[in-house]
Amino acid sequence: MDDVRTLLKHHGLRYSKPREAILSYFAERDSHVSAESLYLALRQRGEHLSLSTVYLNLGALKEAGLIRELGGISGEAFYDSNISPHYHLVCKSCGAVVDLPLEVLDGTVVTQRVKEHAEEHSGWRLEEPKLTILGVCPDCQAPKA
Amino acid sequence: MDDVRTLLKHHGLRYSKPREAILSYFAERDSHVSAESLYLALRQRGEHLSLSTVYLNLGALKEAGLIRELGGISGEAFYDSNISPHYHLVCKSCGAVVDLPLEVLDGTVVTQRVKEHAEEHSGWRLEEPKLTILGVCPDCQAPKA
DNA sequence: CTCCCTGCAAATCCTTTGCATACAG
DNA sequence: CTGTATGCAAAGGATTTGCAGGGAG
Repeated sequence: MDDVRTLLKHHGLRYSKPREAILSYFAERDSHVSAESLYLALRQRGEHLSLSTVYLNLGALKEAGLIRELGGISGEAFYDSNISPHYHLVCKSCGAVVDLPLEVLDGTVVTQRVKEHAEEHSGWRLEEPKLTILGVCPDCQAPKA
Repeated sequence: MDDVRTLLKHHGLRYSKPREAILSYFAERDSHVSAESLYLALRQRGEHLSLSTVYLNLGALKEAGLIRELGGISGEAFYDSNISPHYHLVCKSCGAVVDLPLEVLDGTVVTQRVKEHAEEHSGWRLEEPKLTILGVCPDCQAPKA
């Protein structure tokens, strides 16, 4: 349990109970959560924290590079503890979010190449590209049974 | 000026003054606008319309395929009249949005390939991928003069 | 002891909605 | 005429902020 304290310290963050709760949530389920759903999940575990604390900490953990924000899904932001580059598919119907392994493209991280080319040619300094593709998941495609 | 009427009709939309104003705005400047900035720009031209009408019509024009929405920039949505596939760079500092020509990647529309691979392997049905990379534009990188 | 974090509630930002009126087809 | 678009204002959802108290270092 001291892991959390050192992890936080290494990233310039203080320890707090909400932070531990959030980090252990991510450690267990390597999932894509919204602030609201994370808040509800932690409350159900008996944790005492407020929604604003969840927002604050998701922001802090993101700044620290411990988690990543998935942009522009549908109003609400999702967070992912998987830091390594990968893409996401989001179902417009049920909201499901799944990872899209990089392997689908012959092991080439194409967005990385786009970024590098863009930096060379444009003079911009860029972050890691995020690729999220909207669509309909297999379940939602099926006619209602 | 009858262009607008026919254009709208061909896309199953009625004519209205706000619609004409919005379309001609896009026709002149091939730019990336938010609902708010479009609203202000049109008011300054003397157009009488409301912000909700702008939202409604941006939605309608998007549905009709006349404009495209750029997802996940920073809370507010941007719209682009350039329908052809291309990427965007967004400056975190000043909010500038610029096009990233596809040429930077040897003419290969990589996100398209990602989409196709994903559809084959995952069973999802996907929309066109949108790639927006956050960063800092050359102007904002310069030390204040 | 100092500063950062928390909780709560109020505030803010962007977008959508309800409803009566006006206009296109 | 019929139906859809408009304007206004009010509602809505997601996130941020202000402030006083509490805990970390």
